[in-house]
Amino acid sequence: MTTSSSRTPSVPGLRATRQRAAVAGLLDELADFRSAQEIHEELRRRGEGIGLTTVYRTLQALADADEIDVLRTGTGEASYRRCSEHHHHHLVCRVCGKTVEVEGPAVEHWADRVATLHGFAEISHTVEILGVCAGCRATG
Amino acid sequence: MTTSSSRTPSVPGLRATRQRAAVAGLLDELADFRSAQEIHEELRRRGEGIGLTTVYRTLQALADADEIDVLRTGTGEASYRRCSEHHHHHLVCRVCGKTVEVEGPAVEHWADRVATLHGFAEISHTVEILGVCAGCRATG
DNA sequence: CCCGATAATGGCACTCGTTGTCGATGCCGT
DNA sequence: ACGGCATCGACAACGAGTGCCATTATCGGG
Repeated sequence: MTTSSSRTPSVPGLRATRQRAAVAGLLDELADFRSAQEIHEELRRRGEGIGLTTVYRTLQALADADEIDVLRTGTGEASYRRCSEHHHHHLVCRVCGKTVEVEGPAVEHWADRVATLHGFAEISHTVEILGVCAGCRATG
Repeated sequence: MTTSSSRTPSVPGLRATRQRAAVAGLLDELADFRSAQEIHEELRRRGEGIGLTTVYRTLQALADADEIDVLRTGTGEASYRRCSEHHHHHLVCRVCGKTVEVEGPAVEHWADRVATLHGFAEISHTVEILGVCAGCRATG
């Protein structure tokens, strides 16, 4: 286990390319959310020859394959992060952007129950909590 | 009477203009989220002479004054809605787009509790449940 | 009631994130 | 090794949203 390269080869219909490995590898390293442009910039900085378009497409492919999480920042840009095994949601500070991961069986069950009640199946859901963190409240 | 054109007059430093009243009025009518462009389009359709820029600015002003809610759609566009007393979420069919409004004190409390636990204040949250409705499951 | 200061309007150009295009390139099964 | 075809990537296009600024409308004062 050691390194990494790891979690991408499983996707069928996708070819293993240097670029795809680079993006996946970087996401393995970085635990938090990064925008497509930041990822592109970082890869170039490291000497990986990769185009911005490819980064966008790779991220989309990874997101479609449920390998990464996507969320939208306040300005509408997309941010990506390696999906962790256990499903969780985010608590984000609307001032400094600090993000805390939170879990909640309660919500999961609630979502399931509500959806089933209305005859819906194949449920997935999005939950995001926005607030102002202690630090920013003290400062601001 | 009744319809009261408005909940906007109270804001100081802002002039009462026909355009501002039109946007506020339309938001009063529509209970659900609409994009700035949709709002602009609808107003033009009704013969209100109003510019897109003005719609954007008016919506921003209303949001700043906490008169309306803002959220980002999956594509990153902003959607606006009149702040309603009773807060609810959406259950959306990912096949036909059918939407059901759902309420859930459970989630509200959970979000509040989790946020407070992490020292966050001025909480707001977004919850969206996606699934396939009974009709689409039968058909597809 | 009219006038002037000034906030608001709105057309247009522009930014910027993201997506489409399409010829070149590299992966992979045979 | 070969060839088909997915992928790559430079560039152009697209679309939401914003800045600019001359014009217009609102509102307070005379």
